[in-house]
Amino acid sequence: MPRARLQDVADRAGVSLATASRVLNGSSRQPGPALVERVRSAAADLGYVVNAQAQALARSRTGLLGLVVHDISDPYFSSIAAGAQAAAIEHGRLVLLASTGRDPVAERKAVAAFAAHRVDAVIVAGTRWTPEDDEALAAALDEYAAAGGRSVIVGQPVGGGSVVRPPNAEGARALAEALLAAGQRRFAVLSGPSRVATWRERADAFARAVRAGGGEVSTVRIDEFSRDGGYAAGDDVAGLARGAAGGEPPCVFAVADVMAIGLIARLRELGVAVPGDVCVAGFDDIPTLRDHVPALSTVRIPLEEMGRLAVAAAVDDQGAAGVPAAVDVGFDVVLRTSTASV
Amino acid sequence: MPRARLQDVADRAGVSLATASRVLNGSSRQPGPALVERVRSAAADLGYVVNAQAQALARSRTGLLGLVVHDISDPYFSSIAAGAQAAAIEHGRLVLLASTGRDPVAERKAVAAFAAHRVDAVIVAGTRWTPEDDEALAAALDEYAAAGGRSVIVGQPVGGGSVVRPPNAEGARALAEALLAAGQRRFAVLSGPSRVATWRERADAFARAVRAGGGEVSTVRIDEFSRDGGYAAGDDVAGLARGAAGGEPPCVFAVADVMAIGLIARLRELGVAVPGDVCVAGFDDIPTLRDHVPALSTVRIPLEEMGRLAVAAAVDDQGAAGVPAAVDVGFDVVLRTSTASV
DNA sequence: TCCCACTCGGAATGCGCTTTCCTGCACGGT
DNA sequence: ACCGTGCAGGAAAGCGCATTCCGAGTGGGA
Repeated sequence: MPRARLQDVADRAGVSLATASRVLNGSSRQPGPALVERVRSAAADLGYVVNAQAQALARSRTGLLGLVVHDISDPYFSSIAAGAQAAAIEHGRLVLLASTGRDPVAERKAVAAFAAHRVDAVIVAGTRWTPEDDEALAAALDEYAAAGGRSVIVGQPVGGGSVVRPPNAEGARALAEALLAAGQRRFAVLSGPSRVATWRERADAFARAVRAGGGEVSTVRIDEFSRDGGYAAGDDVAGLARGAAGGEPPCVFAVADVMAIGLIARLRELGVAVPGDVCVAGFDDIPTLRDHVPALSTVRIPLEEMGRLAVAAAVDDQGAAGVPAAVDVGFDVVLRTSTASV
Repeated sequence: MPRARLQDVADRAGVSLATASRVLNGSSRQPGPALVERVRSAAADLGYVVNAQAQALARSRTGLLGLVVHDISDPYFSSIAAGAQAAAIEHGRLVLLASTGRDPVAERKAVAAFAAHRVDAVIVAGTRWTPEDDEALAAALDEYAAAGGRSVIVGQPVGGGSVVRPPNAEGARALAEALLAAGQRRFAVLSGPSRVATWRERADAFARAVRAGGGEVSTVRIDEFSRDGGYAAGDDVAGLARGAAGGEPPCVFAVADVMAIGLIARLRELGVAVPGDVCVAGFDDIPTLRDHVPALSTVRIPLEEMGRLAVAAAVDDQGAAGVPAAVDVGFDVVLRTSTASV
């Protein structure tokens, strides 16, 4: 059974194509009640399903939103995606998903594919790894924007689109202050050669705040900013703990929860107690943390909300005029077991 | 700057629309090398980006896959989504995501929206809660299929589409046998009034295998099949443990990892040791488990792979003929700390 | 030399829908 | 009675592309 077309509906209702269209697709001009009813029932009889592709072509608006994330199976991104998806539905949009596996090339390809599908806006979550990648992505986005598309970044601004900015510096500073207030003095930051702005911001703001508060802070080298990178840093951190044996346990700040989790896993293997021998704090408060042991101190940022805000910025008619929006979100410092004094 | 159309490219290259189309869009008929080059460079000069909507309309194939999941922020589903997404890219498709929050109405709406967008296939992951919902969804899918669409279910078959079936009964049986082999005798299954076939299958197969192996099995009522449902069951399980104090600790089987995690969280609050006072096993081996304490015994099923298989079935040209595919996936029983004897 | 079989490029049609423009009509005012 | 208003419905022109059909040109065989 071939699908019924709008023309079929119009024929069956004995009206013109134009009238049928007006009835079925939220036109500002509604025909008389009698016709409306005829068209409606004809459509129902035929099981008519509008063809969004044809609509998109005629209207030159697709109602599609493109969402590109590093890894959809990462709780950080899947939370953002959940919020974005929910908000999209509320706005009558559908979301096209691209999970790029942190591959800059895949990322650009995804943007290109979205552009081909004429998404109304593309939302990019997560930051790039090198300035080159940043630029390449920015170029892709700007080209897309030049052709009438819109872009929203969740994270570090890239290109000329709107941005939903997580409170990296503010959150890290507040976390440091809270830990200082809790009596911690000796800190270490998991850091490394990364040029990723998000992580640099968090690490720097944390270190500054610690020093300003009279604490001391060292650095533990980390090569890969991920769960496994945190795991690999476990041995160095264990060394740190041994160095401080007997005294106040040092407090390690991992710039993302996943790294903190990896770190703790390794520490457990090494027999280093958290928070007994070393305290650990993270950032993000990913949902996974809920049942993690020990409960991890962190900075909660509203991941779902960020997804929603990104969609709001993407569909916002105001912003269409040009001025891209920049929205900041709030945060909460949550101190849990992992930084408790024992 | 308005977007360049194929016509513009053709004009600039001094060829016809047809030729430009043949050059740029993998037609079986390729024009001569000279023209190809002219068209290519004209397209590059103009920054031409094909309009997938128009292509879809002309070809009556969109290259879109619709994926509907209960909750994209749930690691079970986000893993499947990751696999599906990756496979879709490999097949040159894009995936439209719908996260329904387990709302049957939202689920049907999502299928309808996908149908409107003429996705080549819709993939539904996760099972319904009541037969009515099942039927409603089946109706939506069948209607969609009647109009030429294809559907793939990951989980319990619903409607006439293909299905990727997790090894519910097989896995649960194997888990039971492994636990029996490890010396466990007294079991309890977290179960309840759910009509969800997936969970019934797992619970029943587990109980059967236990009895067949000479063990005994009781039931712990659970109202909500989720992390919080597992949490709520904690008190009853704790009672079970107290009843067995001194003897062999009972072994509780939760039909999904998330329930096991919730259960363990509550047990910890109650001071019931796992695995000391009670053993716990789950099902699925969601990625989250990697750093969970205690390490949870479970049945590993290849979540990403299931997503990939679903996409494969969706784009498979063979199946187009009619016979829907049914593919079974493998599993592994992994015994970890949570069921260790202490 | 003539014809046939092929190849190659272009014109034109159609995919399904929105929207502008136009026509016909009823109504109210003068 | 006449004309201007306003509105309802329909015809038709696209939206951007794939693809079928056609005509023209090319080469080879007889």
